[in-house]
Amino acid sequence: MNTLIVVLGPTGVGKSAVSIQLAKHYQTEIISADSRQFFNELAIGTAVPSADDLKSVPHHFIQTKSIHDYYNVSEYETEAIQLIDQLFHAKNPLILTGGSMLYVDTICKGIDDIPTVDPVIRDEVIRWYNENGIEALRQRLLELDPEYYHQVDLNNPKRLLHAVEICLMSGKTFTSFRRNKIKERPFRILKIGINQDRKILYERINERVLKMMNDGLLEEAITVYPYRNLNSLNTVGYKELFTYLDGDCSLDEAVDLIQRNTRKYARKQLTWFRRDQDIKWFEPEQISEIITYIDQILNNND
RNA sequence: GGGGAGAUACCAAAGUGGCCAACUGGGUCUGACUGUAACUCAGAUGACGUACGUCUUCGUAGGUUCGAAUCCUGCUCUCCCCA
Repeated sequence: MNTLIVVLGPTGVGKSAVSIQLAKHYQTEIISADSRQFFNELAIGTAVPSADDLKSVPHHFIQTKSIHDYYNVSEYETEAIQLIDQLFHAKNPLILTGGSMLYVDTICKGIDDIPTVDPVIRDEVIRWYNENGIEALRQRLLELDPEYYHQVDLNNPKRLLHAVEICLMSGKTFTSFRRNKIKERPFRILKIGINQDRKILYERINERVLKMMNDGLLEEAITVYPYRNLNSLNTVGYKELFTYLDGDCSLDEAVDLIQRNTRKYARKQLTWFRRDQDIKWFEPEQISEIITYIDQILNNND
């Protein structure tokens, strides 16, 4: 049976290093599930693997998009599943690595088929919301999709906006698209979680941010600064530097903020992964243990 | 040496007799999250308890008062100005 080894964990823990070692060991390829490493213009700040690493092991979905492209989880699901099926003809197991929780889940469980929102409708709804406020948005959702109204977090404008957009666009309720059905994949999924002591993780994160600065993160941020309003640039490491470039804080403060926000992100990732009982957790150095564990499962049945 | 200001919870910072276990922000912790998700949103944060609650806090030692973070006195420390 074909097996997809999913390597996940908080940012900065060393997932890439583990994945690359695993890929070399199993002579296979890596599929990225990182919603920011897609973007060609964001290499330093998203900790894309080094040129050597990229050369030594084939990677997919790394720097394949532009920050100007519209891209979402659903498109990713389609493309990645297609690629995985194709790669399985020649390689097995395959490795999926990434910290973007929703993207990882999408590969493992699938995501409902919801129409892509027409940008015109999106702009309209956002403008309407900016003019009328959140309470009006809630009321609008209540009219359009009372069922979802009672489920959503009514304080969360993003969720409200999206539901309203879908309703307006499709003429159906948002709920009607929410099947919430787990898609069965034609391959086995083996989740390997990488984590370590919180204190050490934080230290690693702090150091990694300083290293990014040394590697030219500021210069990278400057090149994309003109497009700062793009969603793809609402990204830790860039938005803080934009504040600095605006003259609203010092460089030191910006770096400090990047470190903090990266730690926050790591925490959110852990929160998300915590509820997934299928994950088998390891420390980043336990490569041999991980391989033993994987082999055990690979050899166990078919 | 003289004069002035101040010491509040992890940090910053309100509070200036009872409504104060103490506003608020940050940090930290926890959680939600099916469509640009490194997004967006929520809760907790002195201790013990699910909870009504009980106990210990506002530099420190005393005092005034029915009652003090808030008033008085001594002490310690910090900062500023003049020498």
